[in-house]
Amino acid sequence: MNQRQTITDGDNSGRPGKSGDGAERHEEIHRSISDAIIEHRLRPGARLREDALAEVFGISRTGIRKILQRLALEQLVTLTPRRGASVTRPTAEEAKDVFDARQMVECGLMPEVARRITDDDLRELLEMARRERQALKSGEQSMAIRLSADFHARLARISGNATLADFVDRLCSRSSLILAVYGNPGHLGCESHDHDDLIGYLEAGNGERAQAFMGRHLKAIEASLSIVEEEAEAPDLHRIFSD
Amino acid sequence: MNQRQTITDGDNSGRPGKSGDGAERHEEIHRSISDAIIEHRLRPGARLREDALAEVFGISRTGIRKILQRLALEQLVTLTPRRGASVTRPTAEEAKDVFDARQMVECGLMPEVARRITDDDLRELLEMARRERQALKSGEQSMAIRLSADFHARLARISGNATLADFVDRLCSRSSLILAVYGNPGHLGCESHDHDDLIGYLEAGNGERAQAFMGRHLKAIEASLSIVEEEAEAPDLHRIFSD
DNA sequence: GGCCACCGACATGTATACAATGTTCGTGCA
DNA sequence: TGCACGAACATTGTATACATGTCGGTGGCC
Repeated sequence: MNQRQTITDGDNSGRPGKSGDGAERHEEIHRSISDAIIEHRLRPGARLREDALAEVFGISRTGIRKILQRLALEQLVTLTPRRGASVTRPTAEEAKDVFDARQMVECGLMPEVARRITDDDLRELLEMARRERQALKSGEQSMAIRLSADFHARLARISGNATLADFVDRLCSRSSLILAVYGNPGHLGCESHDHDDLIGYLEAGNGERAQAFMGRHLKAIEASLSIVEEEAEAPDLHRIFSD
Repeated sequence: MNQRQTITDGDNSGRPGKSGDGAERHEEIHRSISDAIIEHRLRPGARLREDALAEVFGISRTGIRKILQRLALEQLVTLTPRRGASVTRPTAEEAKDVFDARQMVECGLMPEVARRITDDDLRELLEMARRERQALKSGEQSMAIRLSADFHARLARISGNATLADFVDRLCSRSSLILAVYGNPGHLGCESHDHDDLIGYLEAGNGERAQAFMGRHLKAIEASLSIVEEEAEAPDLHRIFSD
């Protein structure tokens, strides 16, 4: 126990403040794993053993399980009974559903966003778009994907509707997973100037054009995917010998 | 109750294979609690003590905690650290967000639903609407609310988009909570024939009119709410002495 | 020589014990 | 008599121990 405490203290040495609070620590761990998945440092299919995670983060399996269940609810990890957790591998159908949902919600939100956006919002969005462009230019694809998801999520948040914004958060996270499976390496799908153009429409208060542009933007991303059902392990035989 | 559990286990002892699987039991308990909340047998604000639930359902607190966390993710219960779980009491703002979200998603789904709906779907929907009317007539408001939520959820499912259908599920559940807090007793908000009319438009394949009608339908429900911030315990003083 | 069955290791699922914390009620003092 | 402090209680948070199920290897049998 003392040893684990020592390890924990070592991990937390950077932030000694209120590290004693377990809730925030859990939040932090959730973010760590979530980010790793979104940034493709953990690829779809990767196994997530409870013991290993518990050791890495210096808490017991109990806490890890809680976090894993939450990630499962967010559909970032898949929990198979008695087999444990692994990073979700989205199916082609899920990919279509997610992008259709984004099309409906993100586009539908644009008019309200254009109405409510402030100068501060615009500044922040421009900064995010700049960093994304920079990451893209310097070949940091993981970072670029993450920043792109953040951009879309931040945009939805401006609408003032927390429920829809949370939904967009989740859709963006899942989109990152989809890109990991079906995306073409070295090609993000997002044109680098798209987000800047979008900001322009919003700055002009033109919700209609922002909405239409967002629609094209999302369609472009979706079109850049290579949706090929890479046959899984087991179903292969089933399908082959079905006749 | 525990004895009944023991008997159940005894029955299963002969076949130790998959019957011991607690996953389905958990699912069942989750549904039990979820239904109780949606049907207003558990009112917003009601405390949900882990011990009590564990005893009622004959499992240990571990399992109950898992279920409670899931319900919290679905925003049906609120988990306050060190204070435990209670049925969520939606704020007026949340109520608005939820209905705005429903407006966007459920209406947006109607054209696709009209395109894909089958005769079997229509039969099932008519049956649901009939049972709802009947419950309403016989004064079973809890049952009516539940059936209404089921109707909307089932409708969204026809679109074929599982992601959006899941989202609508959650929105409908939360709407039940909202009705519990802001609804007028004895008045459901839904006109009893609304759902039948909607089915008519869908049967005719008229997605546009179904969409418009759904919009009015949801607006009518929202308009029937009495959004009065019934001052809670603590916030009261805060707001009063904020200046 | 190949296939099946058994067995050990490992990982997860569940329960329980313990620790920490919030709440409430009682008592003492002003 | 009212308020403040404190202790007992109740409840949740965490860890660990144990049970159960799955996977991989090895040996025997056909």
